[in-house]
Amino acid sequence: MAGSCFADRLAKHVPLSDVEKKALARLEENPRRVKRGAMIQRVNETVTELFVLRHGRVMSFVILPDGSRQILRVYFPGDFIGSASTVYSKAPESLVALDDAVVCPFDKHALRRLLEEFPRVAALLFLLSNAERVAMTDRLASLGRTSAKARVAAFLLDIFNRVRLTDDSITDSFDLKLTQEEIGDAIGLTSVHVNRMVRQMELEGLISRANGRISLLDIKRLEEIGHYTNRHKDMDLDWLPAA
Amino acid sequence: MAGSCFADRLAKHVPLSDVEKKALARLEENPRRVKRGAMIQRVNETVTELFVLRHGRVMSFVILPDGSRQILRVYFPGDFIGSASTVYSKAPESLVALDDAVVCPFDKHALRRLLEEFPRVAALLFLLSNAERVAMTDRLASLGRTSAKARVAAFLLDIFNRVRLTDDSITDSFDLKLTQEEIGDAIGLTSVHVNRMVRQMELEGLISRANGRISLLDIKRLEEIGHYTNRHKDMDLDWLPAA
DNA sequence: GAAGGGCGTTTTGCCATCGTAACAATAGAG
DNA sequence: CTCTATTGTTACGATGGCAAAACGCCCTTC
Repeated sequence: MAGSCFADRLAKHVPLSDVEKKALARLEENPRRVKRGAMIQRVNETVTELFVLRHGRVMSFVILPDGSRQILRVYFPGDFIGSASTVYSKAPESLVALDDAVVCPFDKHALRRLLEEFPRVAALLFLLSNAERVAMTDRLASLGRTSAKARVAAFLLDIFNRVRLTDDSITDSFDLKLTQEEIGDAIGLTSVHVNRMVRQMELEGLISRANGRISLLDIKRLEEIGHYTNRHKDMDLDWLPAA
Repeated sequence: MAGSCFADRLAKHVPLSDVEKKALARLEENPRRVKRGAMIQRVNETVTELFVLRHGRVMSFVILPDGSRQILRVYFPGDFIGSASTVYSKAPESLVALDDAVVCPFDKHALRRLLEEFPRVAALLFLLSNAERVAMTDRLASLGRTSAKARVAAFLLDIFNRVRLTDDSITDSFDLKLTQEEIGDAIGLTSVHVNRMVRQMELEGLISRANGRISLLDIKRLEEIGHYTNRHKDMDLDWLPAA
């Protein structure tokens, strides 16, 4: 059996037993390729599946009645996607691949049985769900209470730090894989204004761009501007009992 | 033993066995009174406790470096508060009582042991955490992509529906227990602009106010204006196995 | 019952931020 | 080497922020 991307990712935070790793690997038994731009899930569609993202990137979003789009979250390999389907049978959000990606779908009842069999895995998923919630509140504060420039800075830092969690080879420059319009839809701005901010930050020497990749030149100042603190460093998974 | 507020609330959604009810009641063994305005938790404080809210209301918020406040969530009796402490040892947000309230604190390790003993409870909490996450994404879309008036409408509807979940006697008018400044801090507006919107909505016959209470006169139109859909109706907890 | 204080609400004028529309420039894909 | 997607640019206007003050209301105190 191929290793579990999900377990590998978790193992960076918390020790897992072989039995648990094997259990988690079950969730990735049926990988499915999706092309860049393809929809993985549509809002309001009846859903009984969740996903583990194995390769590539995926984003979730909603479209409001007036046609405007809010991008909710960008997902990276090892992320657990679509857990809303444990609560709502109709998808509250859409999922689209930003990349040629590989997702591993599994039935939500398979997940339930897994949780029953491995209480520690249940606790782990509960914990990850709480971490996602905190990430959402950070973005809420950013949208509700900071300027356009601060939001762009915080967003870039967020993606940067999450890219690095899944790709150790990244040091300075990285590929955002989002257009400026998509950035705007994520942080509540128009593409025009995102462009203004990005160019301004480039002039100020905060970032630089070359052939689609972006470099954060002054992370400390970007963190100040964006009122951003990297929570990944503060994660403390002692709560889980030893493996 | 006194009944469990948490279990009572959950029982509205999903059948619970007596054993499970008793287990959940354990989390409410040590009720603590807090006065209106008192802090229950401060941001960055080391925390090892979670809470079940038994009476009154509590809100969570953060203060940004420039002094502005973002209110993250208003909690109602039966709500499970502070689950971030399963992931982060330092509180990512502050908690304050909006009311004279009663919270039941319990150690996060007590929760872990409970989850190990009762996998179905673990699944239930996982599920509730996912529901919270969806609620946050709804607010994210509201802040990122809708006008001031829409945000006020959506916020009022959200509080209204959640009040009714915990208080069956509420039909038309309810007590918001928030100042206009607090509403503004919740939805990313100033108190001045909240006031403009509230008065406008009153003139239009959408809402009415009398001695601190508020009535939603035209819920259908408010839902349209706020792009709001009540997700509580759509919850589908079949995912949990039978009790 | 009058006086004072504190809190929340209401109101105003002015102005910054950000959105809209429309178009030009550039770059990537086939 | 064209075609399309993305980025860059501008002028103008709307939305919502800011500062400051007045108002109303409840509560206390005399």
